[in-house]
Order: sequence, then C-alpha cells, then structure tokens
Amino acid sequence: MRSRDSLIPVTQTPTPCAHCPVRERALYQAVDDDYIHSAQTKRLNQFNLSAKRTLYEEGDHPDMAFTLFSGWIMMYRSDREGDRQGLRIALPGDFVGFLPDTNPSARMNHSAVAVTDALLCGFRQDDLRGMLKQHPQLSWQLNSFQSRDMAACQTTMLNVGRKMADQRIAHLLVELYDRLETLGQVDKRTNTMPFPLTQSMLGDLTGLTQVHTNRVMRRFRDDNLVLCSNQSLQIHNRNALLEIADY
Amino acid sequence: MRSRDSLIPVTQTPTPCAHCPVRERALYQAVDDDYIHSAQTKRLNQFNLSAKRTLYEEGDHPDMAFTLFSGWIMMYRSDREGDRQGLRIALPGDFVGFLPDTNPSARMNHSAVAVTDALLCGFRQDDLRGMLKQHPQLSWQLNSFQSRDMAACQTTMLNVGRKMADQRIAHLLVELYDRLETLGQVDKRTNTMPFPLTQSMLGDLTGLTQVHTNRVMRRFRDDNLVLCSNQSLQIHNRNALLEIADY
DNA sequence: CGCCTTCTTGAGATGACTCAATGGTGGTGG
DNA sequence: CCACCACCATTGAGTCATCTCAAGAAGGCG
Repeated sequence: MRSRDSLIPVTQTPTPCAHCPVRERALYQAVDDDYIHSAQTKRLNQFNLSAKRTLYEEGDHPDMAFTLFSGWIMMYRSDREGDRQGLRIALPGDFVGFLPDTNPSARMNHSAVAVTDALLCGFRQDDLRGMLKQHPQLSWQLNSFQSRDMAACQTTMLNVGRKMADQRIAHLLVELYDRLETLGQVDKRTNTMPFPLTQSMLGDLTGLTQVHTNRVMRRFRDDNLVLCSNQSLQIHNRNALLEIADY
Repeated sequence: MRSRDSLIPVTQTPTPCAHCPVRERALYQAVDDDYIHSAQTKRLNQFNLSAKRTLYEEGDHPDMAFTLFSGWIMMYRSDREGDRQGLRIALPGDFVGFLPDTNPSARMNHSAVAVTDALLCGFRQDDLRGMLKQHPQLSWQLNSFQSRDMAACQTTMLNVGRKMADQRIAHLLVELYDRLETLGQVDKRTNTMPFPLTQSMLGDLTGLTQVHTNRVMRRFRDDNLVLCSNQSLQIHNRNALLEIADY
C-alpha cells in the first residue's frame, strides 16, 4: 500500500497513554482504566508523516487508523477532473482514518494529506473494531465523535451551498481559531494562531478557487480584519469576522 | 414543543417488530433476538406526520427519535436569512432524529420536514441511549449507519462545492432512484419512481435556486433524459445521467 | 544563484442569481 | 359547478459572484 511508504516509525515501544499530549480528546477519553489498559496493548508505534505526504487515499483499504498527536491533516474528496473538495482539517487529538466496515472490499471514500509534518499514533483497524465491539463505552464514545463530525460536516455544507465567499472563509478562520484555542495553540495576547494552510488549500476547504480565495484574503487584510504571514495568522477584528461569517 | 403538535398517534399498542415493513434497514438490524425483544419493549406508538409539517427544528431538544416507515422526509439546515441547505432525504427504513448527546442543553443542529405524508415509529431518546450503552452490537450498528451517512454527506459536499448545476441534479436523481430501487419502489419496466420533491426542494438539496433548478430540469426534459410529471419521475436515459453526474 | 512553490493582480467569460411576471393545477368553499 | 386561492412550474431580462486564463512578483531552499 503506497500510503504506508510515507510513514516513518518513530519508536519501537508503545508510548504510555499518560504521555499522550492530547489524551483528553482521543478515542479512549472517558473510558475507565481497564479499557485504557486494553487500548495500550493495542497501541502501535508512533509515526512521522512529512508535510504534503499522503496518509491514505480514496479507494485505499488501510490496515491502520490513527490518533493525530501533532500537526495538521486535511481530509478531502476529489472528482474525476481532479478538483478537490476539502472535508475537514484534523488537528491534534483527532481520530483519523478509521474504517468501520469489516468487509475486506470496503474502501476509504476520501483522502488524507499532511498539511504540516505530523506525528501519529497507529492502531490496527482489526484491533479497533474488536475493542469497539467489546467495550460499549468505547463504541458510545465513537458515536459521539461521529455525531460531532457530522454536525461540522453539515455546517460546511450550509457554508459551501449557501454562503458568499467571504462568509465561507471567515467561518473557516474562526472555526480553526476556536479549535486551536481549546488546544492551547493560540497566543491570546496577540490573537495569533499557527496557520500552515496555503490559499489553495483554503480554497479546497471552502469550495472556491485559489485565485478567488486570494482576493478575499487580500480584502480581509485591507479591511484590517486579519493578517496572514509567515505560517501564522493574526485576527485583528474577531467581531467583524463573526459578523461576516454569520457564526 | 411545537413539533409534537403535528404528530398524530396511530395505534396505542406497539407494533411487533416482525411487522416492521423495513426491518432489514432499521436500527436493530443484525441484532439478535434478545436485543430485539428489548427494542420491542422500548418501541412507542406509530405516528402520522402530514406533508409539509415539521418533525423537529434546529434548536429543538426532541424527546423522541424515529424509524421512518413510509413517506419522505427532508433534513435541512437554514441560516439567518432563511436560506435552506438540504442535507439529505430520509426514505423508509431510515433512522431519524436521534440526539446522542445526553446533556439536556444539547440541541438538534438541523431541521426535518415531511415531504409527503409519513408514518413514523417513535422511540424515547433516553431509552435509545440506554439500549446503545448496554448493547455493543447496537452501538456498532449505529456506528455503521453514521459512517454511511457521513459518506453520503461528503459526496454531497463534493457535489455542492465542485460540480455544475446539471451534475448536481443528475447525481441527486440517480441517487434517489437507486435508493428507491433497493426499497422496491421503482417500476423497473418503465424506469419510473415516485418523486414528490418540488423544484424548490430540489434546489435546497443541490445548493441551487428554484429558478435555476427549473431551467436545468427543463433542459433534461428537452434532451429526453427524464420526464417528471404527476409526482413521479421517469428516467429515459440513465447512462447519460450517470455520465453527466460523474457518478 | 536558480528553481519551485505560493501569492498577487488583471481582463474577460460565464454560470447562477435576482426580480418579475405569467400560466397551470388541484383543492376548497360558496 | 364555478370562482377563487394557494402553490408550483415556467420564462425573460439583467446583474453579479465566481471562474478561467495568463502573467508576473515574492519568497524559501538547495
């Protein structure tokens, strides 16, 4: 499987769960120690994935799923002409690439690419499916995650289907800001967050072209709403952004 | 809760599961008899919902979820200006309105309206949540449903975000045709299916205006691809539709 | 220094929207 | 049985948001 080629193992020994930098948001959150122990034994190595490398692609049948420890990953779907529609950005703590269908002919219906260098913790799909079937709490937890993802997906649909370009982009920026804030990755003094997305990716995620994304971002900058430079983005006027985004 | 006003109880005695006309697609599919018995005891009355009545709305905290027995229901999300983005059409057998979050402040993030008169079987949210926590198989089943819904949602996002109007509409028509075919609701001799959607709803579901939807449908008719009349739709040239839809 | 990716900007094309008006159809009540 | 009304489909004219194509500028990296 080609996607595996990009994955570079980091350590040979499983990392104890307590050391997981994002334990509180990962799959085994809120599961009691017994289950966590069981999760530990299933945990595989950590892997590095370099920026721009593909984690998996539409049509793959990956044998691992991952918890993202650090970095950004973009999930997207593409059509025959090669146009991309971004689905969502996975941030540290998110659970990525799980294929619930046991059927060996089941295939991923979207692709995942590293926006930045990423550190991932791998689980075998089979092990995960086994754990889920065995532990109702874990299944329940996954249900919640899926519901949350579904809600976000619906919000994106509303944006892409019904909003103007500036609304879509403003919404995405605020959403990422808020998610990064809960991860403690924004500088609250300057309202600055890491922002590794290219304008092309921003367009993918909002259903716009890169060119038009550029025009909107320039307008935002001219209007003194945000300042984007050097892989980071500073929000100057959050209220105006919220207003535009209809958040 | 206003949405309850539209629901008209049909029978006072729970309908035995074996009589469920769509048993094979409902939540308790593939769950063994013990669970099914438990599900039976939780099953509430059946309800009628008339066409155009709302089942629940964004912001509601409904105390029931439903299995749709007959009729069509449209789920959608709307923004402050009142624009609607259709999320999906629920057909008989689909599970509708479940709110997994136990938190009493949790709210529905989309609305559901009856496209046609509908017959629904109700479950108390609390009972469902209890059953799910107790029975891993049931949780697992729900996971599969959510994954399937998520995949469909992503397909819609690709359509709405990246495809031309005729592609979006062709895709929706074929998708509905296929779903109705598995339900045995198409006349295979004439390739005709029931089609209660107005052009306005069709526009909601594809991120288009009613007016533009009309123009596309007229073109489809002029090109002898489909014929839509009298609440039903006949597909004359499926291959051409598939080609357009990039299915 | 030179290459490659990303960003920027312009000019023109076009798909989809808005506004507006008309026609059809089915249901309802007098 | 007819008149009316509500809803839906149809069509035209004009506008606008976004796209396409194209080219140049600005960085980062070996």
